[in-house]
Amino acid sequence: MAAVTLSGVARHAGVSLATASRVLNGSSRRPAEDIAERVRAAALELGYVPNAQAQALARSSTGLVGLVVHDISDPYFSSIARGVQHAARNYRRQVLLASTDPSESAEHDAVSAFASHRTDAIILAGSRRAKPDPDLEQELARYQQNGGRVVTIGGSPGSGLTVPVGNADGAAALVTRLVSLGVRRFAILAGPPELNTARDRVNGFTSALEAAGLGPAAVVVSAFNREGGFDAAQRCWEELKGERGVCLLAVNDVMAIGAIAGLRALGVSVPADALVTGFDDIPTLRDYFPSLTTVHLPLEQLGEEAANLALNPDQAQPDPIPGEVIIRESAGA
Amino acid sequence: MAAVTLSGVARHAGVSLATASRVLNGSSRRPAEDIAERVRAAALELGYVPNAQAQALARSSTGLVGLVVHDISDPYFSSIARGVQHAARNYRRQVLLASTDPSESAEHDAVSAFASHRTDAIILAGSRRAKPDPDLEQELARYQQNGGRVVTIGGSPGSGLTVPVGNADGAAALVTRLVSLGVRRFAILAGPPELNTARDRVNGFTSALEAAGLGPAAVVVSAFNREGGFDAAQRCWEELKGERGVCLLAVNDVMAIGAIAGLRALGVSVPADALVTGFDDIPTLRDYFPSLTTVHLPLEQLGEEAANLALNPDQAQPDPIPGEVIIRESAGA
DNA sequence: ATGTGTATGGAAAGCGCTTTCCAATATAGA
DNA sequence: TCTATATTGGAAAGCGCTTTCCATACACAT
Repeated sequence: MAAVTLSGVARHAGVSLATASRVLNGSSRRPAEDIAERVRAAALELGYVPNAQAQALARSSTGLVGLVVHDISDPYFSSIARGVQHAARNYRRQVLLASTDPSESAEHDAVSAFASHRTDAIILAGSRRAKPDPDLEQELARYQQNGGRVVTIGGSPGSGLTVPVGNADGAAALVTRLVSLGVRRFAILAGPPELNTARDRVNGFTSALEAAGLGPAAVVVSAFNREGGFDAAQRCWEELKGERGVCLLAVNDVMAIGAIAGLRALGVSVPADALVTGFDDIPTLRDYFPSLTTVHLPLEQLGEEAANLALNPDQAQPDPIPGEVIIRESAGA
Repeated sequence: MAAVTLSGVARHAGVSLATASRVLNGSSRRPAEDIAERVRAAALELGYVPNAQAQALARSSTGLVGLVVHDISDPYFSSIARGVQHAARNYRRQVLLASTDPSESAEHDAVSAFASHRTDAIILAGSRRAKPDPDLEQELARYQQNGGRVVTIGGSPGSGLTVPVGNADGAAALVTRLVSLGVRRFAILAGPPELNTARDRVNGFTSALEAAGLGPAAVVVSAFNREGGFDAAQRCWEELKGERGVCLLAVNDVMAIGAIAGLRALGVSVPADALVTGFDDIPTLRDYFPSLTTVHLPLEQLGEEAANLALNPDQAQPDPIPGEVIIRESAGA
């Protein structure tokens, strides 16, 4: 990676290194216009590309923001990533991406790497856990102590910088709405209870059910992805012994899709024999059939808000982002 | 970002900077075990995190790989990104992500930023164009001259490092297969002709149609996304004046989904009144109804191969990755 | 005891930039 | 005309690390 350096440009323009730096890389001091012009011409002619590493070292700020997701191919995360990316561009920051799978050690590795690369901030999208890995916590604490900003998505408003998401409220609102539409029997397809997002949604479901004087007909725990939903729905159906008209509340859209597929594989059709709901309102699934009853979350906006929070110290922590219940064919419509 | 430095560790361990470096950050020389142990203990105690920027500067290699996609929330790209990310982890590299929208200037900005950050390689996923922006080309040329590696996905085998994709062959095979299943009338929902991927697929369609002695009933050009498909299908239907049984060949799955939605909005149902096919076989759409006839591409593998090519100089350029025709309900089944 | 060869730790140069400090020059005020 | 004050360009220090080169120590053969 031998390239044209600033001192090369300076020499070619017949000025000092300091002057060249001031002209090309934004400083409070502006050299005289004729000199500046000469430097710019030299830079252009030689094809100078500033070395961000060297700048980072000298300025002690890298212009990097790290984003940790479980699975970038999951549309939930990729939508958030899009928002982060979009906002980062406004701040002229680059996004360092880590797709960790839900493994805590990979998450830890990602955070270490980001710390090592001295990213100005780290955004953790949905990775927070009920009982976090102490190593990870320590790493994050050290990172913050050194001036790094850590932003989570969907944390509780008390726990550090976070973009709070109305997971519990949205889940509760969904159940309430379905009850008002006449649905009486519910089962919950829960994700891993240690994932805050999954747990908050389940809590929302159960509290609204209680409020309505109903209990869940079944609660099935499974993985937070399509296969998890597939599997959970089949186990649930078995547990329900073929009872008709039950509404399966999945904790996210991808699981709901899996659930519908799982039921279909059993010859059970939605919404005729069973109802299914999701959560997130993922854009790619908008045209799914039967159209999915779900709770809409502005995922891209979540990412943008997280990036704002991460990159702008003056940004106030936003109010919880509410989910919006959307009734479609898969349940209640 | 003031943090513990290597010299701090060295001082604390009572050794020189050189020794500490040799112990902690992999060198050909291994200091004596007792000394090494002392250094490691000091590093652990102080919570030393190596500064990747400084290392990059000294080693002139950053351990970064840049990935340029049009839209990270598009499942095509996010699947590729997952593969890249996965392979990068094996090489202990970090992924710098740019989601550019199909704007050439944003692409150019991304490449500049990557060049500035001295990424060891840049992977361009599907962004190559028929008539590339000369600025971009120049930027890439300079980047390569400085030792950077550039890998494209879906380029022709001749054009630099690329993971060739059998776009034309796959498209042709799809048509041939449909013809053999009795389909006789085809229309093409083409993407922007300047995008190589879109154009290659269209070429594959038309050449197979010609070989079968058929011409397309219509060719409609539109955007490479869901809205483009929606729009194109409606225009196409109009052009076809409601002719039944025509197969609409979309250049990717997302457009196909949009097309089906567009037809449905017109009261046209698939596959009863019209057939629709896609391309890519995006995992999230696996459970779509009607299930999508498409050409399967191992997207994640594409990303992995690209990363291998980018990060391993000994890696030979792979043979073109073939697409596999998959007939499902939306056409021909 | 002497010479040769081989480990091993440390000093210091340098990677490419920013920024402080200094000296020189230009500008204004009296 | 002379001093006080901005303004401007340049020298040099330093950001945190790697790596070359050197000096020392030690093993062994003679």
